Amino acid sequence: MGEPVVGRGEERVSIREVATRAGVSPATVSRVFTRPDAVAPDTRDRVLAVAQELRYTPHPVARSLARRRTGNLGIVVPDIANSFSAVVTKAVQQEAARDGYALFVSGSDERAQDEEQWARAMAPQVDGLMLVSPLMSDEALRELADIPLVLSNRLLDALPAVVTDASDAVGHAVEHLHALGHREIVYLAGPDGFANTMRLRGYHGACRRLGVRPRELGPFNARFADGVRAADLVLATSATAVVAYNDEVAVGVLNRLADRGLRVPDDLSVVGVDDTSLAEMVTPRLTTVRLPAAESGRVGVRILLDLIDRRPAPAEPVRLAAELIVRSSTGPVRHGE
Amino acid sequence: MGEPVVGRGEERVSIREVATRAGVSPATVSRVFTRPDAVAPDTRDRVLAVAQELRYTPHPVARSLARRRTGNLGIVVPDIANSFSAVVTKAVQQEAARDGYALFVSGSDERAQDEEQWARAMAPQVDGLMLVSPLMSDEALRELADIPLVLSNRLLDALPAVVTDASDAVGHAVEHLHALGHREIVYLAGPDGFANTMRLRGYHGACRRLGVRPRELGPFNARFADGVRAADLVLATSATAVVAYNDEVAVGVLNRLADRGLRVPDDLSVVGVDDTSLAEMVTPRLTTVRLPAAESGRVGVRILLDLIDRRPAPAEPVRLAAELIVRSSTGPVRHGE
DNA sequence: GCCCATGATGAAACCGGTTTCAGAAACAGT
DNA sequence: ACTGTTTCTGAAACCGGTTTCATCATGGGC
Repeated sequence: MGEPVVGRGEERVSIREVATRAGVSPATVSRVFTRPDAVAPDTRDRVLAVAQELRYTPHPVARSLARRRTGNLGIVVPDIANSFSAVVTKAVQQEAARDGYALFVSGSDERAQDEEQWARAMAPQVDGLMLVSPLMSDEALRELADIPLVLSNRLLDALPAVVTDASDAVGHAVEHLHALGHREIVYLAGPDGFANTMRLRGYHGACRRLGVRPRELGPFNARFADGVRAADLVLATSATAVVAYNDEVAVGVLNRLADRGLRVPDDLSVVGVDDTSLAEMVTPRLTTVRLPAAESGRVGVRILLDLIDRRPAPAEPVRLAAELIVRSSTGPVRHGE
Repeated sequence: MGEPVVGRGEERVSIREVATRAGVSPATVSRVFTRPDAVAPDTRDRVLAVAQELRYTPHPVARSLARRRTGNLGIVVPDIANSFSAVVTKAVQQEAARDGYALFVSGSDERAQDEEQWARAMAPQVDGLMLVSPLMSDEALRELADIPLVLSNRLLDALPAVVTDASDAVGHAVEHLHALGHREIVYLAGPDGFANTMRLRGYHGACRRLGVRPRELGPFNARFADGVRAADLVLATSATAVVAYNDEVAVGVLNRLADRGLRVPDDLSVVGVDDTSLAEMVTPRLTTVRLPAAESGRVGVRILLDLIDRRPAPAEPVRLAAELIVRSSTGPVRHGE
């Protein structure tokens, strides 16, 4: 008849209990914990002493109800385990923590249905919600904007948003490859959406400027396996360089090329997008477009906090610039290979 | 004078409003949403109709307060952006979702202080809490066990726990290397803790059985950069194979070896632990010990749910076995290289 | 020594639900 | 027709805080 290993809530001590024990009203105890200097020093000390002794701490749920403020934020990302999402989430959590906010996290696994459902479920339990690359309908988004809401990598009406704009940097990637002598540069498209559109825009823009004929493969699901598959498709063309939708695809390409005994960058130059930690870990280290993932998370939180405290939020979407990071997966074109 | 872009809570409709509109008492409305068949069909329909019309939905915070059940779980991991943590978190979120639970996530960033603080902050807001590789004091853990709590990769008293036991599989890795002719196999230690202890146990056990002299380097922080650094240390020994604390370190080793012009597995065999997605993406693909990360998350949640519903939880820690995955980073030893 | 502003406190309402308890109505049994 | 159940429903208390508003001292100004 051992003790139960996991107890459960040895009946919380309530504010009234502290109040009576300290010989004051609940209101006063409440004040001690909310606006301490609204109560006389000696009363405060007395209350604090009792609270300490009873290990009292205000119940956040009750507090949320009364204050109509939960002290929580929520984020829904496409895939929690995805490196990019994870970095955003981490940054959001940290930035939120600085202001004492806890964070709800959920992953949509790319299902608009689940995404919307989760967002709805979180909404009444958080003070602000961040949606990363949401795929739900415009209509659904508008309804959610009922509470402070910030979008990442999607634009809608004048909803507050933060976008990581890869277009310029992808353009730079193309220029970089062009400067290395590449004239056949293929783009491996990712799933339809804001991110792919921006990358594509940068790609096309640069191609036009440089007189390179744009060539697009895909769309792919943008996972490692897609890169592996894409590699062979690329090799079936006369391309000498490839810009992938993201790092994962790029690494898939790298992997398949290695298997086929081809060398990067000698036989093919490869560029990714994201600059996830992966990029520096593979061989050869990946030339890639760095997206300010963590920064976007931080900015998102700040917008949310502004909204919550009724401070003015940026009227325009915040655009965070990306940056081309040249590493070892791109090199001069080799003629007549 | 535009409309505010982000509205905020067009004053929620409350249960009393629905009640009066439907000509019933709040109690009845409540019942409609909690035990629908405790109310007469026609009353129910009427209430439901009004609710629909008013877009009423029970307020989760109020509900939490009244029911003393939040419908939330919490998890605190060492590092949200870490691949292993992320996989666990994802699995936990998905498994929790199946039972309608939302998930609080927070990262301790390896600071016992923050970890404890977060756990404490979450505790009153969740029905159950999972701590992954917690580093807080035993005392602190015991206090938290006030609510349903499950530990991952740490054992304490008889607290419910799920552990991914790599010891056997690390032993298998050593046997594997031994079979390939390796006689000098060095282990790159990670930070002190349950995980390192288990790996070390497997390593030492196998070394003893096989008559290999164990050799340990480290401890390292177990990040990529540590692997890079460790590589040179390994090369300064006469080792022909290395078992790294985890994949990240192993990949760091791989990377540095490539830079120094050495070939894996010809010049050095490398084994990791975790089998994160990374392992399959690097060149050569990494031989590694697969830890059932997702499974541990799922099991953790199930234990939590059992605890919450007062079903019996496993009296013993649940041990999840790891498995050696042989890929291309290990090969026969080359004599007289 | 009187008046008024100021500061500290408590009573009570409220946040938005759930749940106990009791009463009314409907139903069955004899 | 009368009694004993069973089914539905509402009143009221409760979950654990916050906040408004009124009250009562207190202290400063003149």
